[in-house]
Amino acid sequence: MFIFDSARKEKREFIPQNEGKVTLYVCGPTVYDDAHLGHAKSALVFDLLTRVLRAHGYEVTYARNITDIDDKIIKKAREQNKKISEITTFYTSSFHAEMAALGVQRPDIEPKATESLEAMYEMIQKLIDKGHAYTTPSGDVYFDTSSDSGYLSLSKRVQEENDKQNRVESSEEKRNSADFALWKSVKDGSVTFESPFGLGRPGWHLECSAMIEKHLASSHAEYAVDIHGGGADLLFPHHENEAAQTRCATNHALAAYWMHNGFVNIDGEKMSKSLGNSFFLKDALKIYDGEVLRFYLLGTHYRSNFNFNTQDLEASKKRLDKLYRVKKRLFGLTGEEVATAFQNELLKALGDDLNISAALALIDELINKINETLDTPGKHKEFKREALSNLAYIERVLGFGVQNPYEYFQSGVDEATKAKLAELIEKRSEAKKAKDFAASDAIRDQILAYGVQIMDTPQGTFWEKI
RNA sequence: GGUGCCAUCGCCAAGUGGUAAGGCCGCAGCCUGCAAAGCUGCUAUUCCCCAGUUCAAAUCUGGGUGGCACCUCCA
Repeated sequence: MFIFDSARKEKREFIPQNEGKVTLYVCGPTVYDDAHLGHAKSALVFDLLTRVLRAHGYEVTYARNITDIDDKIIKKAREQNKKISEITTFYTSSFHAEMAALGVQRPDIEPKATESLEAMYEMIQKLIDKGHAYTTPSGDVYFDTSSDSGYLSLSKRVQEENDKQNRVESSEEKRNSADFALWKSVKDGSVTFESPFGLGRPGWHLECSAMIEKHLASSHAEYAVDIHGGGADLLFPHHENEAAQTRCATNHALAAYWMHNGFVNIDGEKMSKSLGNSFFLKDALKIYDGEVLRFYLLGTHYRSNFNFNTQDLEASKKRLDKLYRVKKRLFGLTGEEVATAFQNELLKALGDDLNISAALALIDELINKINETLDTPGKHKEFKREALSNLAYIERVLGFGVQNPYEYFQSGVDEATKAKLAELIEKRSEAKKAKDFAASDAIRDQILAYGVQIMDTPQGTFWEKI
């Protein structure tokens, strides 16, 4: 496999530290609000990566954290007069439900900040002991960036230039403007934990480094994890800071490979609350099938910026529809799974830094070949067996085509309408049998009024929601 | 100001030295009572512009132009 390593800015052959095993850590959500399309993109990208790694035969341990200690959470709890835990529980479960709708598999480990405090204390203490962190008079603990010769090696920035544009007020207690909080002392009792460093709460960057040590790292390894991923915006300062903490507190570097996914824009504009154009996943899922969103969001290479718009989504859906139509043609058939050349080619395409476009082109070729073959007379027994295996492989590795094909085309239609449609189709069939085409066409128009199109096949008349 | 990314058919989008994948849309045909679906064929001598390297460049180099991201919590 090949992976583009955003630390080195080049595509590299992927070689895990332990043969056959991969550790993957991805920065997950801060659970203070509904997930938007950007969260979906990131989760989908690393879901795909995990599936592809597993298809390559790797035993993958995938961890994605839940940040449940954060100023934004506290603010929200205050505003809504709720407990912190009510907020975090609510948004954690909605996140899980929405990701499930997209076909995102749950990570193997999902550590929470609130459950990782001991690991964080341990890391802070190590950093203090090694002279990489200092305590201020007001009780905060900061990471001393000047003590880390490798600082900024990940993002390759220039500190003086960062400072020129630094829009954040720098605390006067910090030794260097880039120093970041490991521990924030809190006196108002809002959300405080009792630590060896006093009452307070941990800085945001710390949790990932601590969780990685706790759950994934082996102390003698050169790297704490094989792959560390997240959104492109996290490269700096979040990942830079994580890398610094781990490098200074332990005897290994944080990650052998870094992967960053591109952003999701809406109609050419950055999603942001101030622009009022955040597209929440829960709203998108009211309009579109989760798998359609999965297919659309994964349809563009993970490192590209993604511009979400409904026209492109509709075009993308038509491509997925074709996969489902071919599944309809093979529906009900079963057989032993066999390995095929197609599967090898698909895996090769995806193994090249998740080249989804190449993979989709192969799938389109496959669909075309299946339709072409099924259009010719014959039983095609062996061909069908291979076709079924290939479709099953696509389901497993890409998560495309996982639904019952008939239900896929009829999702969102209520039972009463379905019954009515069945009735109309029956009437139309009778009219057709009587060669009363004026009547059958009139009924078809009635059916069309439901937003449904029909198709006559040798097996009968079927309908699809348009 | 710094760091970095991008520019390929009407639209989406691969391709990073060997002579332009794939999808949507469109056009023609087959099939169909007619449709829909499916199938077949057609649809970029050309990859933002200029110059250079090379037997060979969308792909490399230099210079432009135009987008964009990060440097603040952020996927």
